[in-house]
Amino acid sequence: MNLKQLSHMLALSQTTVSRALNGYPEVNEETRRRVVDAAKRHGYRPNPSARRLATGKTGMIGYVLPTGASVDIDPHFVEFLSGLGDYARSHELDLVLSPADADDQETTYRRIVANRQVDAVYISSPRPADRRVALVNTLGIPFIVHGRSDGFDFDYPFTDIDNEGAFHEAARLLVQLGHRRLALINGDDRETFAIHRERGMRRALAASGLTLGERHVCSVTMTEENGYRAARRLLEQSEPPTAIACSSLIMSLGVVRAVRDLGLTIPGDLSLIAHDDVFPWLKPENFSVPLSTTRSSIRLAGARVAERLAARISGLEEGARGEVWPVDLVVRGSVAGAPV
Amino acid sequence: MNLKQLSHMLALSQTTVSRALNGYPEVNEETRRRVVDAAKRHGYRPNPSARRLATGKTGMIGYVLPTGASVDIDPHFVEFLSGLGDYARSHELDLVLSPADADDQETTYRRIVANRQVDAVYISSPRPADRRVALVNTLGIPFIVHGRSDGFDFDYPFTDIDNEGAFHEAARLLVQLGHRRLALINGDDRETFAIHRERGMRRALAASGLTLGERHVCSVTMTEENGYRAARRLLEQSEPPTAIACSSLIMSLGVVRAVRDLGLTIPGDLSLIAHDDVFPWLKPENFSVPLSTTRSSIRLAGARVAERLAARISGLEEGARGEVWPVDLVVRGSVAGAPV
DNA sequence: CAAAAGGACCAAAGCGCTTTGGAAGACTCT
DNA sequence: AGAGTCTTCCAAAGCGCTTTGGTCCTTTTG
Repeated sequence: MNLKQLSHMLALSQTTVSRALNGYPEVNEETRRRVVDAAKRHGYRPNPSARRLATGKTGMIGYVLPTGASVDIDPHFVEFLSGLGDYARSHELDLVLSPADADDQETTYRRIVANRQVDAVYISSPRPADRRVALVNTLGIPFIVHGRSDGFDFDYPFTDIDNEGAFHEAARLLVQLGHRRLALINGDDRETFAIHRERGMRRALAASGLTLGERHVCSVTMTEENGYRAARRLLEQSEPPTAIACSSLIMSLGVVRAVRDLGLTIPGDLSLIAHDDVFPWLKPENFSVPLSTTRSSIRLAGARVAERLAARISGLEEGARGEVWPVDLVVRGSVAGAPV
Repeated sequence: MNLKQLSHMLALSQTTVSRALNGYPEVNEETRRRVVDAAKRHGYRPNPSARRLATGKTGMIGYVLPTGASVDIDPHFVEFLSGLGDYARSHELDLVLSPADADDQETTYRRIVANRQVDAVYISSPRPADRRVALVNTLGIPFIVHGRSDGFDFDYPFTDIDNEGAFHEAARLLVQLGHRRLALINGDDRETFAIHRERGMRRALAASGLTLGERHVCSVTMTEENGYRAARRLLEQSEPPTAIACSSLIMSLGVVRAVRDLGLTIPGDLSLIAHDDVFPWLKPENFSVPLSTTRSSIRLAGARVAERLAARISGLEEGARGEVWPVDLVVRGSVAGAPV
């Protein structure tokens, strides 16, 4: 059942039927009713390929997926996707993942824009002055950045959490509890979120005249193993930290293991706070010692990004507004006063 | 730069240019060279929307993504996606995720097929007599099932691992080590993989005249917390198991925690074997007691599924061949002889 | 009451490709 | 030399929609 057939059986032109269905004003309300009714009854759905050729609209949002044998997709991605998908579903949007060589994503961005394959894209895990952001900005396709990319001379729309504030608060609490030697096990410090977290922590320490020594900062990809290694490195120093802030729940699994291996205890010897993106399959309250966290649901962020993308596609949202969500600091058993 | 312009500047018809580019035989090799050359020089890329309207081919593979507030996407998904994406990239295929109400995926499948939105689809986490498999089979779109769906009177193409064999071997080893009370912490037993694993284990036990008591089987969604709960339930029984097979690394985190909470040790009091889908961010060899596993890279499976989908799209693969991959049994410190 | 304005509809021209059904010329064969 | 056969190319017809630029008729306005 296509437009031609439908209009034929209604004894109307394709023009009128098309307009009736798409809500144009120049069609009699009575006629529109007839058309809409008939369309529903016969299960008519406009062919997206045809519509897309005619209008350029695809009803899809895009994401360039870095791939490669040595490239690992962050497990946070599924949670983000859950939120994004949940919203997208309610708006009949599909998501197209365009795999790209991790070292040459530009080609892929250019392709999907030139080919009009999607109506909008989002960018995740941005770095300062991220080239992807600059690129999509000049290419002129609607986009939202999940996270932030500092250091541009233009504004762009983003949705981010207050990473700096979160780690500022976490560090402030630890200092108030008497800790003087804090350490940070961070994610890849080429990414903005990691930079912001470190900055927040330093700011809190500075406020009390403390500093974050170079030997007290680690920057690694967020695996359990790296958490373990980082923790061992930190704790086996001559002046080990008495408190650690950690950028991910997965890494903190490794931290806990290291602490145990060294015969230390949490929170007796070490206080620990980690950032929690809220996974359904790993919860900080279920750690052997319930883990204190800075918490922000990445799933909600996914839904929000989808919502904003949809709004930008339909022209409801414009401009370069960035939004920063606050982060909860949830205190559980893994923090205590500094050991004497 | 579109076909019209290109053919104009070559003083050829659109027909000839199109055919030259698409490798049709009825064009002079010299002419083809000229055309291909000019196309490359001017960066001509056929408009996919137009091509798609004309041919029905989309260059995309589809996946219906179950979503909803209470639906969690399995973290295995990213790893599968890594493999799929890596292969898809090399063949210029994109992946479109169509979010669907988890309770009504049929509508979405029908839509993407009716609209010709993708050239092929894959199905994951199938259950016995899975309706999705029956549906796509009748809809006639090329597909591959990742996993298996038993109980149909027709054949279909799938790529699966030997779950039954894996857990058979694992249980057999445990029995040989003297264990007599084994337990299984399984995934959702409505899914085929879980059924196969249980079957494998039962078969191994039966071979030695043993059985898997009802109180020694758990079937839960694979979270750390559920692993913990299941383990506690098992180990606090009057006749606790001396060995546990566990369907996921994430659950086994919970098992290890439970064992510790109960003051028991691995492998002294309990031997543990888990299935490992090979995550980059959580490795069995790094468990406090290195974990024995049945191992199969889900990333490789993703790549294989993509490869087969591509082959089916291009007509290179036909028929309903199912393939079953063997699973490695990797023995590490978490297994030992049964306690006396 | 003629002229202007508005309402409701339509024919046809895109969108940019692929594919059908020739056609023209060169070659082979009897 | 005329009939067939390749080879190589082309004009034009789709694919199924949206949108432009009318037309025709009814209503309002000066």
